[in-house]
Amino acid sequence: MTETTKEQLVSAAAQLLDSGGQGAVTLRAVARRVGVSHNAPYRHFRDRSALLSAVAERDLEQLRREFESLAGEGSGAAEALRQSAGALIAYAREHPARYRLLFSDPDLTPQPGLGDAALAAFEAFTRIVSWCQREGVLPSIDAVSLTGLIYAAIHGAIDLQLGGRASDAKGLASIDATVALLFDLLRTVETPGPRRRTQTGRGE
Amino acid sequence: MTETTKEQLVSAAAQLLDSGGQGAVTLRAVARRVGVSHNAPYRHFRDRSALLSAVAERDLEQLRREFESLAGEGSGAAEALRQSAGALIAYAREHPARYRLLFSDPDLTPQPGLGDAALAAFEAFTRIVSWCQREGVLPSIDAVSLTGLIYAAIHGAIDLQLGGRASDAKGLASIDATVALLFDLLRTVETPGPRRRTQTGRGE
DNA sequence: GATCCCTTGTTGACAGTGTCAACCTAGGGA
DNA sequence: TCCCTAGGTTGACACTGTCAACAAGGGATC
Repeated sequence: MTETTKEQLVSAAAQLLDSGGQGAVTLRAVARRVGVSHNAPYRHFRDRSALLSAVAERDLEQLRREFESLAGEGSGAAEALRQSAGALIAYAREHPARYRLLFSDPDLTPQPGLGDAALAAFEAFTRIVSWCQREGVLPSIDAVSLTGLIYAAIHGAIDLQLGGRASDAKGLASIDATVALLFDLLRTVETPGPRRRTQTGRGE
Repeated sequence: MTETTKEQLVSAAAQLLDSGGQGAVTLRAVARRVGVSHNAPYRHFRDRSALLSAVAERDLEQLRREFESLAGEGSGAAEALRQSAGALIAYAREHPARYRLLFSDPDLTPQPGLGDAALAAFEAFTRIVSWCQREGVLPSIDAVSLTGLIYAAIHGAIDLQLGGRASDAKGLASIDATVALLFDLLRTVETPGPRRRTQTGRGE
């Protein structure tokens, strides 16, 4: 299977991200790894940022596929949600630098395709959340808002951990613990609908 | 008041972060702005990463002070929590590049002082959460875990917004909306202990 | 077949960067 | 007086992103 040069460049960039992080991805190193001249990448990408965006776009597409395959599975909504979170976390653990690229890279020139890919992945995730709501696993509030909250919490837990400030010292709980706590709490939330018995706590 | 050169360098770096983002902070540009030679910063910081860490440390210290002053205020636990989140969000909005530096910078060599500062800020925030728990505003589960979740959600919401993927297109809700939703949900969680209904109506 | 042009690649250059090494210079003990 | 140290300087080096100019090759068109 002959990989086109453009694909080779993207793959090489991804490998460099994995092995040395953001800083290791220099256009010249990528070119060297593929075996072309230091300026060949410019035939395929406008600049360094565009190359990195291509990596991000590819990975976002992959994530979206994972989410969608989970959404179509038979093991139930709650399990799909749990596994989606697990997939995201696993990806972040295996490819921290690439994960950062997807969601939190500051100096990546905004590319149209990248935004679309991010949106598509988010929507696939939203569909799983909606499914959970229909099954009564999650409170029936606005699905996009709820997805935003869940996604933010998962991403935040991942990002703080990857950042490594107060590295797993007693400061921050593990990603899994945080996400598990989130799901636990969401399950016991009083939903406005008739589905769940709500208990108006009278206090003090 | 005569600022020492070291302080001037940190301030200059912070200004450059604000005006041009991570990429704009070059050691030489910082030196130029202060009016010293391109190698003067090396007399005060081991390398570029150390200079950036100094900025982060300074800002973390400032945040910690804010949290602690809020914790000692008389307007109540719920209000302190709300204002803490607000302070964090405001800081992130005003100084996005610096915010990133604090929590999510990948290629910042781990500095001992930086981790300590991050931990201290986190602990100050934890104290506010504990206060909320004592007042019945937050569910009485393990304070550190709960703080981790709240902090992760806030940070995630901020980070996703700053990242600008799927920029405020319908994809992601606003930071404030996400945080408000989080607090709303947490307030209605079935807690084992006694509870109080607090109506902190957030404006628009 | 000859011509043209577009794609993909090349080499060469340039300014700018982080960082190292060597040198300078005041000022304060000994 | 001497010397050490902290702070600052100049000069160099390898490396980077990016621009410009040039070369091969293969379709499409005549």
